[in-house]
Amino acid sequence: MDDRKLKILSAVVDEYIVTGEPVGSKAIMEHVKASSATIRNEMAELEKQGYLEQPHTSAGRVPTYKGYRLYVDRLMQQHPLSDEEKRRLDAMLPEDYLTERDLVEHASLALAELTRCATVVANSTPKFSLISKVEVIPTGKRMYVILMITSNGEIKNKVCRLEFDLTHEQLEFFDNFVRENLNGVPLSELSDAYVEKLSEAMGTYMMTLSPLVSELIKMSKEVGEDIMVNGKSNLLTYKDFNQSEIITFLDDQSELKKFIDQTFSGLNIMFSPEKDGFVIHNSSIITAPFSKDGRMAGALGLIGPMRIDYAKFIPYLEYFTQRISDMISDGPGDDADTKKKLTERGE
Amino acid sequence: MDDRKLKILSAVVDEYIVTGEPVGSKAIMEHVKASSATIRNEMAELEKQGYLEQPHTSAGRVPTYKGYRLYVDRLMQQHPLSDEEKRRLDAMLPEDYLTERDLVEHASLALAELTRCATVVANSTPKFSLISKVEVIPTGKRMYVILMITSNGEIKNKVCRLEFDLTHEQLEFFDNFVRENLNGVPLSELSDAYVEKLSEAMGTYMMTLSPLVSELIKMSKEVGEDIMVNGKSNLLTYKDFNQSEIITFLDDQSELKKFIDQTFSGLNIMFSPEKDGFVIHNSSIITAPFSKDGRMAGALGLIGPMRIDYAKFIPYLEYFTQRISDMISDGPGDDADTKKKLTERGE
DNA sequence: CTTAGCACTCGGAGAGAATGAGTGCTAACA
DNA sequence: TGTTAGCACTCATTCTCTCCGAGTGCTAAG
Repeated sequence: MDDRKLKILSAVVDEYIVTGEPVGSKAIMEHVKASSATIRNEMAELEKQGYLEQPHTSAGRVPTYKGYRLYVDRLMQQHPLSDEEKRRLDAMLPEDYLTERDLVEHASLALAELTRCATVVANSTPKFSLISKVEVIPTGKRMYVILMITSNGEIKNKVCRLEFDLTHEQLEFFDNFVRENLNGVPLSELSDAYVEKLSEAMGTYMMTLSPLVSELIKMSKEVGEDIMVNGKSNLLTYKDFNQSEIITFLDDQSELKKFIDQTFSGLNIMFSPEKDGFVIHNSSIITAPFSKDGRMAGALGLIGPMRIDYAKFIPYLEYFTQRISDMISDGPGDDADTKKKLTERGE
Repeated sequence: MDDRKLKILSAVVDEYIVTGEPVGSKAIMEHVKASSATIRNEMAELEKQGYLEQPHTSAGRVPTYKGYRLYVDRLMQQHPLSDEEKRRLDAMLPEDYLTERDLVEHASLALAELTRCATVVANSTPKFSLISKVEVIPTGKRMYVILMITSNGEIKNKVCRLEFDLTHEQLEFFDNFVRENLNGVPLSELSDAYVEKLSEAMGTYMMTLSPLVSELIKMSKEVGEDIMVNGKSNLLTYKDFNQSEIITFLDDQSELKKFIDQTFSGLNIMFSPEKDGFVIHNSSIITAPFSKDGRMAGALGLIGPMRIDYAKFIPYLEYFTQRISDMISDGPGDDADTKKKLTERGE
């Protein structure tokens, strides 16, 4: 592939991102030193190769999916953030935060604000944290609340109804049981085998208390699974794609999850048709992971029209994930606590 | 106001609701026994009186806000639900539910599904319930989770950071303090005066523990304040109004709250321009209250284009609020518990 | 290989003209 | 006096036609 051809493709994408109109050969002349005729020839070839397409004969060219792919993978020039820009972005994140959930939500909101797109953020940190407290609290006739707090401050509760009321003794047993067998255990360790062991340890109480345990297991699986979506209304102004299609997509947690899961290896840019099931034409989704103490902890993502300012927005996205990683790693807050718990557990 | 004139107005609204097009005199002939000329004369008068308007000279008539108002207040014939319809609606509600929150959310979802509109639901029951448990749980360096459970099973938690770490003794004092002074107290009773009294009772612990108390008060004020919105995406298919305007409105809890608050006297139908601040043209919001044991407990609402099938949807809405009232009142679950707490408190 | 030149294509904007739904008004009728 | 048939009029919508120009592909010369 010719160097000039690449330059032309790049110029077409850049121009199209700005104007949203098919790009003609004359417009390219400003970017590439060649006559319009030469450019036309090159463009014709790019079209033959599948990087560009014409909406109709007498129109300019528009990048295809393949064109965008090449652009984002090899051509795009991300301009590194200036110090001022970094300061501006920093100012959009909270200096101080109570929970990681707050922090990532703020970042997601800030990114949505900056890009006028929708953003998603998944924080799976709680999954890797420890159970720091489990409590069962009776709230009514056979009604109980199970409360679970993890070492990083995530709190989850679930209401459940049992077949029988629990006696004071049973509750007390469960309390002790939890303290001895679950406190300090990483959520990720709650495998089926582990649960099996737990059941045995419960002895005669198993019959009555196992519903509680199974609810607890369910909860531990749900922790850190939810994905927050922000800035959905930003998408309503774009005409590039079917709005109700994309809003429906963003409302579907499970569908979102599939996409977020794919990003866990680094920056990921996906275009609508590249993956079956994701049928939102002319839209793209960009995700970047963040980590906690070197371990993958979640991902922040950006969803908008395919004609999006990649060169500008990707640095934003990456800067935010970078900052999140810095802030949640090795910080003074939760983390010290986590370490404490870890040593405590090494009995 | 002539009887025939009312019939004509009614027919115009009915027809417009179905077609969405300006209604002409011929179309009305099918509903009212009179010639098109007579109807035209009447319509001209209705227009003069402000009940109808013409988009342009040679078009039919469209109801004005005033016209809709008269229609919903006096003309509309709500067809009472048949037994089958009732069964169908019942099937959309859960037979059994764990929390009131679940129940009302289900109702809201069902209504959104039925009407293809957005729905809102506010459940203020927790406000009138009792504090059944408050707990402070340390989760990290100076980090604490305050947990509050109310007698009807609502759970709320808040993370907060204090200036100092609390000693074991301080925590224990707070625990006892809460058990003695707050358990069993109705949330609504947490007035400023009551808080004053509490502060005094804390004696020397006041300095260190008052941040916890003030957080607790804040939480108690927030309980039952949030409004759930469902079916937003249903609104995307309507062209009658500015979509991003309405979505933005629905995203604004405080704005919503203002509207819900107005409904607390019975069925309420509002059209966009009747209230300043609510600037979504061509939309209407219908709300109906539900109650628990005879006391106002919340409201369910429907938001859609002004051209909405009132005669059909209002019975749905009212049936749901009726059912909710029945289900949450005097039920076997939480309520027995509430009563128990009430007697317990009568020390 | 590059470029200037030219004929060609085709979507979009704009101007009438035709259509037809619906009106207001008038005059006749019950 | 209220109702109705009839008719001229209005005006948004739809279509057809033309024109415009941005942009192309091709060709021939540099």
